[in-house]
Amino acid sequence: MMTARNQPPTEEDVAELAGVSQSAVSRAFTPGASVAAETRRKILGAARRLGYHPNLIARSLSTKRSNIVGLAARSLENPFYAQVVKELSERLSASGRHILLFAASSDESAGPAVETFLSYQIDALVLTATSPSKALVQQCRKAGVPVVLINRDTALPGVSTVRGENRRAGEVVAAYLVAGGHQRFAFIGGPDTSSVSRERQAAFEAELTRQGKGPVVARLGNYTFEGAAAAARALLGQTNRPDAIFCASDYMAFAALDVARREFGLKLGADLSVVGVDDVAEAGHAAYDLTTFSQPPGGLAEAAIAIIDAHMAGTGASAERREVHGELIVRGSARVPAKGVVTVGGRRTWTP
Amino acid sequence: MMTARNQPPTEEDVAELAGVSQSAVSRAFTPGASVAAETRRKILGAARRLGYHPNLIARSLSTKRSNIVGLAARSLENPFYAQVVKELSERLSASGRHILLFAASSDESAGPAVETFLSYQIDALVLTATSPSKALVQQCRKAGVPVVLINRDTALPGVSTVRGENRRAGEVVAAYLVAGGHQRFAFIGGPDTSSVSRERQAAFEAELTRQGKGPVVARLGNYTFEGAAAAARALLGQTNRPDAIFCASDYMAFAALDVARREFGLKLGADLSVVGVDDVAEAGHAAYDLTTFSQPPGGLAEAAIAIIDAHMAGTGASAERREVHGELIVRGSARVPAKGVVTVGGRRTWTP
DNA sequence: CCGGGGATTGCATGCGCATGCAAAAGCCGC
DNA sequence: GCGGCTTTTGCATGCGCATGCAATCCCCGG
Repeated sequence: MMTARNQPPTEEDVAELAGVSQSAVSRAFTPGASVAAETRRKILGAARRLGYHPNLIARSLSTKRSNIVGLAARSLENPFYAQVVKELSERLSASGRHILLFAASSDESAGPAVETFLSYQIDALVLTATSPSKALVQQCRKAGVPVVLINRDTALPGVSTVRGENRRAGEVVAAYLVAGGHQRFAFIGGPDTSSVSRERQAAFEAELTRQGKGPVVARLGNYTFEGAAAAARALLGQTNRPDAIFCASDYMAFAALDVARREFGLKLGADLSVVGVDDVAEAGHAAYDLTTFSQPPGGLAEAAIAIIDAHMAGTGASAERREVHGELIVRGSARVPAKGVVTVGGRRTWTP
Repeated sequence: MMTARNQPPTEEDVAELAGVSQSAVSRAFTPGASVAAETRRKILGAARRLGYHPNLIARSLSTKRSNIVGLAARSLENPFYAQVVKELSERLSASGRHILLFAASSDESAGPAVETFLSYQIDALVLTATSPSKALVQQCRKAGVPVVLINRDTALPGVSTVRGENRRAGEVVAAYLVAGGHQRFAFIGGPDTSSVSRERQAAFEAELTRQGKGPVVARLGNYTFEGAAAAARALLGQTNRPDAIFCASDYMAFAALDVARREFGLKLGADLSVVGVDDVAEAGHAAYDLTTFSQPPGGLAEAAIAIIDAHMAGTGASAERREVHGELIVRGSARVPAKGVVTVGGRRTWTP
């Protein structure tokens, strides 16, 4: 009645079939171990015949290394982070590692739920769009698990970060908008707990001030679509509305574009300019055609993995801070300055 | 010099501090085990003081159940699947399970890379937008691991599937477009390996035929943005272009909208109607305002988990096929029929 | 043909936890 | 206050694999 389900074969089974010891089998599957070529061949043959695959759980228990990276991913509905997850996954699986995923809901800080990750003996912990709790960081330190934040910052010690060029983003966008002849500036940011957003805003305002422009009217969009839409609604509804809005993410910029066009009938690039940050795929689609400061997800993923690898190799400081290069991608959502635009391989970019 | 990193505490450590045996500690952490309330209190206290957390790897080795669900997710760049992943993650972590993620690249069938999943003793395997290889399915069967496909179908035995109402989607959309007075119909589908796409197409054509309409010009968009854009370009470029396009996914519909508006200057809902399937969040955004047949990601996730749970409980057949209810969401990308539109709680829907 | 040294191999043990079984402890009614 | 029972506890063992150490084996030069 029951489906006869034999347990999967173990090294012992393989050993018996191959006429060797269990440890020999183990060595045959351990790169660099001492096994005669002939023996190994026999063992692999037996393994194939039995359909044997090493039990990674058991291996992890022995080696205390799981080849698993914990990933606490918030904001998966934002295509930028979906892309980051994808890039991380592809790169990690290329080096034989896997991702234990926790798609955090909208809570601000990754708390208890993520702590169970540590119970899985993860080799590293990556957080996107979230900050870890202090307790979590301490536990990771104690367990020797490196923590890497992507696109967030923290004052907690021992935590590495990977970010885009936030300061430069703010400066370049400011310069771009000034060069485009704008006069009234606004900013739609993340929550004020996001230092990344604050950094972009500060640099944006500083550059405007330096050029004798300003002030900047700022609103919080909390990195959500609805939040940004509400912010845009408020900004555009006021008398003497802004003619340029810098959004701390493409995702929020999309919301702003929607509101500007549908609710206010504005023509982008003429009546109003909107600039984002990230350069997600959608930014290049005709529906948005968004001018934005890029922040390549592949680069972020690569940097995060580099930090992890350095840590595991024993090299590297306890915490690193990396920045990934970006640039201003010129499209149609913001008025284009008379000069400075360069086209290279189909990409239009701009530098001050 | 080296950071003094003590190994994390084990049950043995806790046992010593609490003055009990290791097995008592184990029981204290096992729901339903036989432990005196007083003893348990002592143990939990000691555990807290040591910062003890059960080692789930070791537990898995013993119990042969890892509480890990393998997830091979393709098309993460499509917001629909990003959402499915998120929904799965939230529901699974609510029941103390986690996701081992593999973000497949663009390969059609989930092959060897996913096989290493089995080495982690996963309790179940979920695939989105991919079909498993025959070998993979066989291995899963042997290991007693249930396989669930989301939004795909397969002829392989022992594989469960969760899908939207594909047939009804095709029929309702056809009826809707006919009711809207359209004359020349087109379809942009996934790859022909996708039976889901074929099902939608078949039902779409059947209903049109039934109503004396047709034929349908079909093109493959392969579920990619670029592919769908090319398909739309070809369809709209021909003489006597279609006045209604049914796309097998919202993501492809977005591409079609982009092309129609930017390259052909068409006005959606007037010159041309486009209808998608999925009802992703972006479909409701002003930039697209897409009429679409819904396929709720939360419902898909829930159904998938229900199948897994049934399997693990020993109940349920070896393979189930579930369908998740959807409906036609009326928005602006397609001409609206004179009658049949109902507004409930801000949602406009239509039924024949 | 013998000894030495490096390459292989097997043995024994441990990783941290779960669990069947037996011993110990607490409980009841009479 | 005692026998019989139910709980509670500890003991011993196993999950599948890695690895230090010792035993073998093989290959050469002398």
